[in-house]
Amino acid sequence: MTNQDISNIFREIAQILELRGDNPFRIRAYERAARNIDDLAEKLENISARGELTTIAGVGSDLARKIEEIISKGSLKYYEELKKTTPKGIFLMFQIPGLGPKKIKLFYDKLKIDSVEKLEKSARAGSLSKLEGIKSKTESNILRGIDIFKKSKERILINLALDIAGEFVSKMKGIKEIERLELAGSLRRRKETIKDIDILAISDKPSLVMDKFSKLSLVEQVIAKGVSKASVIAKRSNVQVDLRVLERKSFGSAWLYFTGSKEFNIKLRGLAAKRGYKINEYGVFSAAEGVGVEKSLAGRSEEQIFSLLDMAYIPPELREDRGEIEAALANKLPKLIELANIKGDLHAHSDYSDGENSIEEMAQAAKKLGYEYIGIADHSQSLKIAKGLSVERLYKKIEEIKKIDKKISAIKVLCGSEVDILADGSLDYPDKVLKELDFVIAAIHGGFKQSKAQLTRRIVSACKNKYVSMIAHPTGMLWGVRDAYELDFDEVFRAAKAQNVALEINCHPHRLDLNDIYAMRAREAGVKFCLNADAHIIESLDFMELGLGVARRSWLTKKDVVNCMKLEQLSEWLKK
DNA sequence: GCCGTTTTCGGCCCGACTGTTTTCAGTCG
Repeated sequence: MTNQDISNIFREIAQILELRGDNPFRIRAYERAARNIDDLAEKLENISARGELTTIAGVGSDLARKIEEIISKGSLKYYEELKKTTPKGIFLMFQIPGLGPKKIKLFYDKLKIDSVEKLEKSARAGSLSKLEGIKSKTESNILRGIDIFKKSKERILINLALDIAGEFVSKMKGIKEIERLELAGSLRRRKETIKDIDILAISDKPSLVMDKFSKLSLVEQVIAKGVSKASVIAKRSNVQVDLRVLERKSFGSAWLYFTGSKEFNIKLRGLAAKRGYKINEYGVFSAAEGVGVEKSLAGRSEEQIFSLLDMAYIPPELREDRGEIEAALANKLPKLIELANIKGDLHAHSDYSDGENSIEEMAQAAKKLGYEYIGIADHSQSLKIAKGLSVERLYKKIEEIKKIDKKISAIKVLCGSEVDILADGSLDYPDKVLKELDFVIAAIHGGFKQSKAQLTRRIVSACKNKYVSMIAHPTGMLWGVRDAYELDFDEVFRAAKAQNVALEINCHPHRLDLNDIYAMRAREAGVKFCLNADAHIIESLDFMELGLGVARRSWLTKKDVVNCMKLEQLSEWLKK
């Protein structure tokens, strides 16, 4: 039973309870617990073994008992009973936009519809509109929703979302009625994957802006369009784009609200309520005043609202209700790492192995980014598919880098290698070869199917090699290709800290590994990090910014990250 | 079902848009 298996059970329970019209707060409790379980870096089994399940936010004595039952018996009686009342196909119907529990229940009760396919058939046949409260408009909306459901592939990667958002923003810059334009939502919080793109605009002519937005050439389909809010589906990737138009005086409160996360908003609003304030997207109001006489106390900027609530400004990347609100109240937020703190990149490939550009081209590109150093780390000999370097070619590369380093001023070119950790835990080059390199990155590129204990042992033994400076993409997760392999993270973090080995935050959008969940935990364990773009082509050096988002979401400061050190200190650190 | 500077019961964020209505329910974020 993985954590996801358990959170999915809670999600399905929530959906069944919705169908039954159960207490909405009870439903939300299941959803909240499911979400928080997804955010855990540790297996529920381990937390359960220590008897600490109720320390998880949203898990009380009842849900703790249910988790224990799932772990010990492999199933949950309460869930099995509930499931009997609900056909399997119903759960997929929840994913159709515009369709919720009430209509699903109506269609099931009256027409025995228990799958997306049956729903589509009935809508086409016009049999839904024979029901009370349903007319042909709803019927065509359901067909449209099914269409979107079929086309949408869940979440998209952040770099694609940023790209699409950039296209919208640049087109919208041409709308002269817009005074200011900002991104909000999970994109602004820099989540690794994005479900929809939220854009905020200031304008005194909202309807006009709405018209122009919904008619952009980038738009495939308009889902909803009102005076202040519109939702469209973009042609690219069928991703949903929401626009809100606001007055200047409400911009801060709206930006705060639409940036989220949902959990953060709920917590913040609850906190405000206790202090006699009511927060909505239009401002902060005194809760005591009656309707119609409310006067906004803050709302122009986010800073103004945080300050009214006596808390430090919380950077968007932290807004996940993971303790940032409490830290902001105590004025104990970390000073998060910034792009300007990054002094170099230590994981770039060249055409010696599977990169597209020469060492010199990579170095020149890094220099343009203002880096003090660039580490060229090509693959090692075993990784034949990526043209891994034989010992001879590696020696040749070391000599070439020395020449290039002399030739190019204002940037230090370091020679490293991304060395495979072989199936038995040994490294792909002998120590006498590793010794010749400026730095060594150890990485697992095969043998993913080994047991958790074996994989952990491989990484731990790599950490113990005195030439290894860091572990690349520690969990091996590759978007759409493979899940993270199982590791005993406590043991890995202990070894990394003890041997002074940094864990990489690989900034490639398909990896973003470690992710924020694990990096937060590693940081608590005292581990150091290195942010690397893993660029195989000069343009990809820019991926650094994506990993920076992960680092900020993980509460990292520049002190936690080795490539924030200046060259001199870094060289010292690499010598270990 | 959770949770505690309105505490162990009684709250739980809050508003926009749509469709089917003529004041509101459902859905979404």
